[in-house]
Amino acid sequence: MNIALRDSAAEPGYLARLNPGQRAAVLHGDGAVSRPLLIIAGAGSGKTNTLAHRVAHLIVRGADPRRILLMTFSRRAAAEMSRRVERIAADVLQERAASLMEGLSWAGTFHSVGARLLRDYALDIGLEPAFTIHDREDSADLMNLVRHQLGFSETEKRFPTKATCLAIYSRVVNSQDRLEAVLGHAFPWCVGWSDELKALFKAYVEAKQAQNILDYDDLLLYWAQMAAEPDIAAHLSQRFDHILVDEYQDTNRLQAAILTAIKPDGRGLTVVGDDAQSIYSFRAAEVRNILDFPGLFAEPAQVVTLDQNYRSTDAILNAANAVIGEAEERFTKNLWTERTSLEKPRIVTVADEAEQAGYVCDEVLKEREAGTLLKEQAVLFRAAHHSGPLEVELTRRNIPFVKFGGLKFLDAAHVKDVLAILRFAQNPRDRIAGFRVMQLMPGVGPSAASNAIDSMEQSLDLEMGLARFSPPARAAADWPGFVALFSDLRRGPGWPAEMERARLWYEPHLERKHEDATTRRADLLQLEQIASGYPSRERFLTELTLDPPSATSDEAGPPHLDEDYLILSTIHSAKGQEWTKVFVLNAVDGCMPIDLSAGERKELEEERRLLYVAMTRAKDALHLITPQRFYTSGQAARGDRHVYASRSRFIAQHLLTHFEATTWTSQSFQKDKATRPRTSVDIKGKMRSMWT
DNA sequence: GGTTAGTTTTTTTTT
DNA sequence: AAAACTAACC
Repeated sequence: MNIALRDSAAEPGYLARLNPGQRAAVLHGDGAVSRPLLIIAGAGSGKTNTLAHRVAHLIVRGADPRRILLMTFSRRAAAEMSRRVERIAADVLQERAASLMEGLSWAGTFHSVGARLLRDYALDIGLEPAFTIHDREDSADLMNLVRHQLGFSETEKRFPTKATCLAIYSRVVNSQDRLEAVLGHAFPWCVGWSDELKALFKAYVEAKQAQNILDYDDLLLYWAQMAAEPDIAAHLSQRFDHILVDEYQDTNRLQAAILTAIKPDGRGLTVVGDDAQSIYSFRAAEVRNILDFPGLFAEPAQVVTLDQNYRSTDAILNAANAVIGEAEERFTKNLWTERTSLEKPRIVTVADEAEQAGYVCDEVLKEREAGTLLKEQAVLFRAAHHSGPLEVELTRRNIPFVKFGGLKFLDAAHVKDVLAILRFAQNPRDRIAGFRVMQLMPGVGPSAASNAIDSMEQSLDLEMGLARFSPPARAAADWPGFVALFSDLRRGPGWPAEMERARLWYEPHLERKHEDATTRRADLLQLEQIASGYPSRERFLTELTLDPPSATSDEAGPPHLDEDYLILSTIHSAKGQEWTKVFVLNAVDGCMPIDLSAGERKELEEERRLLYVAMTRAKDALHLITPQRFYTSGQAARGDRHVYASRSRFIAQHLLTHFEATTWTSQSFQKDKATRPRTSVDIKGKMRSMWT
């Protein structure tokens, strides 16, 4: 395939649209495999655009798209990247662009690329290619099972919960650190359990292997181990001429190890990132990865810095720079922009969260009237549940919204149930799936389910083993139907008919278990819709755990996507996005920083960067909202236990010059205030005087 | 013995 | 609001 345009005298037109830094990044190596490149790209500096141009330019200069590996942080980012590369390539290559872009098939997250490569090399590394992938909750369930088996649930002092155990395990794997070190620095309250944890993790790993299961971390771990074998590393290395990695500040040591194993000399490697936006250290992300990158290779990396911001007005940027300027350690320069504006970001003080919701609704509608689509506005928050009161108010006022982050579609119990049925059929050795499915039937609890699985494993024929098992009396009526379901799915009526088969079996259980069966059934139909988009059960299950639908909404999904809706998002999920107007909820201490992180200095710094990321999403307008009163959770709906909050410590007094401080009260709140009695009565005095 | 129903405690962010 | 634990029930 020779499509090189080296001979054309004129420089390609698309280069003219780039600034000098961006051009340097795109032209580095000019299409050839050359020394490593590090692009330090500040928020809004045209990072995606630059990376997309670089990929397109590589292809224009003759690189084979099938031999380019493009790893981004999320599937959304990967899709966006492919879209832009395509557009730029179309500019230059015209009708050849379409067929070329077909070839750019190695684009995705580290985890999804890892899964694909592992299936490919499975037989070379003693792995069965049909492994299933556990998401976090499945992994936690398995961890729990092992935890019970080892008797750790009956210790005198309380043993860490399944979620904590998994978090510790994951952190050890991803940071490539010793268990003791991880405990000491991230989980100090578990230090005393290190021996038990070691035993637990050993058993957990054995359980995974026995069941042919990989968890998220294994996708990286097995990949790294595989790449440590010289033969496979060499094969991988020559398979990809160019490897480009986005959001490099959020990669961990394990991911860095994979990259250096595949490309020991760094040639053909491009990484992009911004240390000021590092917000994933809880996932063992290692800022040092990006800072140390230049000196990692014999031939040092070329470093290109992009610091012109094309997104925000100078007023917003000044405020954001001021916030990040307070950071203890900083490596990137301040951003600058040519966009001027007199409108400073606002800090809005409101009475409580209900008032905050009222303010956002009012402002969003006002802005909509002024011509800004709802889609061009976003509400960001630290934790998924912070948007609760707002969601209620939006629904009440009929303002459509889509929420990113937090509880996902796939986390809903009924969706997990149906997926477990399919997973069990896919991989009968997956005990967690079988365990869950069997317990759907009344009368079957943990032990009956576990016995049934044992019976199945001891039998040569899986279906026979299942059929022969005699369940508890209460479940006897349901059992034959379950066996029939299993053998039907094993035989495979085809995809997506299997999905429907599973749903029909599940429906009576859905009705029995959930009050709101109607809305949940709608979710299952939507799942079936999604399922029909995949060629096979295996692909569906794999890709769904790796790239789950990222949004939940009050409207039913895809059919409405062309309509206008407001964006609600956790700050983490907002990474890489931008909107005309941005609201940040709960810009108060306790939420930002979240009170759990207020202790450790390192964590506190990450919370600061989080606020910085939130602020730099805004193009024209930015409102930080500070409710003064919070009703504490864990009480009756109408309870009035509350705490008073103050402005986030990251916006100290001397930074206020960059903001415009306002207060807001709703009409009804004002009215309530106005009609309150002016006189104050000395009730206490009266009480005392009763006895004198 | 095993299952379920009721009670108490705990709570970030994501692949 | 969900998960862990406890007590009652078959």
